[in-house]
Amino acid sequence: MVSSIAITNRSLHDQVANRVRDLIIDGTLEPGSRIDEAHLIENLGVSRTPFREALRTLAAEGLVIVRPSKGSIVRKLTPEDVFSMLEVLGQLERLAGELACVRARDEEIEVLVELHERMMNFYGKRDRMPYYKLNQEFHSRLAELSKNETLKEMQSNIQARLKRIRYIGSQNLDSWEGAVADHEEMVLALKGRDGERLGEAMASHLLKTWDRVKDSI
Amino acid sequence: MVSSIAITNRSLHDQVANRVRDLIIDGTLEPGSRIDEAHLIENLGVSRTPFREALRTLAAEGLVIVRPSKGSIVRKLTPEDVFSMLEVLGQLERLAGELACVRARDEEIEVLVELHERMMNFYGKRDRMPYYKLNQEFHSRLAELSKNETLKEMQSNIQARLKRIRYIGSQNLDSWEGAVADHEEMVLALKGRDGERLGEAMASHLLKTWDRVKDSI
DNA sequence: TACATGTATTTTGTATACATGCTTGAAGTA
DNA sequence: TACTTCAAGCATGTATACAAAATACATGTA
Repeated sequence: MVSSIAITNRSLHDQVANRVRDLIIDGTLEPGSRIDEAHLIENLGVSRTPFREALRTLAAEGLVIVRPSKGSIVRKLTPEDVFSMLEVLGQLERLAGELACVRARDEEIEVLVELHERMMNFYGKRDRMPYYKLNQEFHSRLAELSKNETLKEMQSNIQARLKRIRYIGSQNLDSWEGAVADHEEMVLALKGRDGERLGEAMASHLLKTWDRVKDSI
Repeated sequence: MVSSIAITNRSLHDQVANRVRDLIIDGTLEPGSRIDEAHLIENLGVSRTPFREALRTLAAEGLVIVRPSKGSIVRKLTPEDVFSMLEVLGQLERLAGELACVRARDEEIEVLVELHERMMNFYGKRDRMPYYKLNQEFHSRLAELSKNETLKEMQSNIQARLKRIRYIGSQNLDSWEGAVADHEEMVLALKGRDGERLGEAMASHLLKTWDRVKDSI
């Protein structure tokens, strides 16, 4: 079943956690629905112990909720949840932007700029999926440039929780255009190493994201 | 990163997780040391399954590190770790301060001011332990006043990771005096609902915290 | 018919047994 | 003496069995 020869060193829990995380993010496991332990176990070809340990991990990450003696459900985000996450994410990325401008090396910035250009290319072709993926990567990479591990970790956690909703929310063409404009501004600020401007751009980008996604919750 | 809803913590995993978390924070389980599964299990009177699930939770919270097939260790924070956490915490509490000034009700602010006065009372008596506890509570309460669940959750997570180090770092009398001054400033800003000023005070307070604790890592 | 109560079935929670992979230390060789 | 190799013991990882709880269902009564 699980025939990935790649990294056998990783424990089963981790593999299961990653697998289930993906299932949640891509929507196979619907928000609010109960997680059928027996069924998933069979599909994954593992026993209950590693599966349940994986569930605990995902619970700590905020992707699932375990109700004692009543099973686990995929966490369903309320509009309040999403808003609060974007508010925090905006503040985190503001910091990331500020720090990146101070701490990143020229080559690192160059890489990001290049990534941005590829994104724009896909935007030109209205090719949504690869754009979306590069977009995620852009934000992750920027967090990396802050050289702050904690920041990176928290950003990635919130991003994971929101991934699904943001994907759905990106279907609207008008809002896509707005997001692209935001990104142009970010890259300009980054090129000029203008931390304050970049931080401002990041925060405002995520605030606007609320408008773009709020109707699809 | 603990679930926000959590009504009845009566499942064994949760009890174990809470218990072990305390053991780590109060230093019974030393940073860097291996976690002796067999020994702890016996002490706690539980079997391996719930214990290991609890470990996974703590791992996701960043308090322990599980090395596949090599056991788990209590995470030992490097100076870089601590600095990055304080940097992020500062940014989070800056937001908390700004939001609290906008969203908190008068009575809520009043409660916090009163808590502050009790703190100052303990400072007057140089009674460190109760001061320390009220201090933790002050910051948690302020995060609550932001009315942002995600913010509260993230703040509490980082606070837990740093708890032990901050306690040790608070032993110096001079730095205590500095912290007290910071708090006076915060309360003034809060009373005047001056969000920007409060945010600034929070962030700078945590930046200074680095100076206060860096030598005790 | 509607409701309550008791029983059966399913699902979750915990313990334990088994498998696998590290670690350690002793023996042998250079 | 120092280094390598290999085996035994032990800690960790996984599977399964058992216990407890919750849900669903059916039967009986008002």
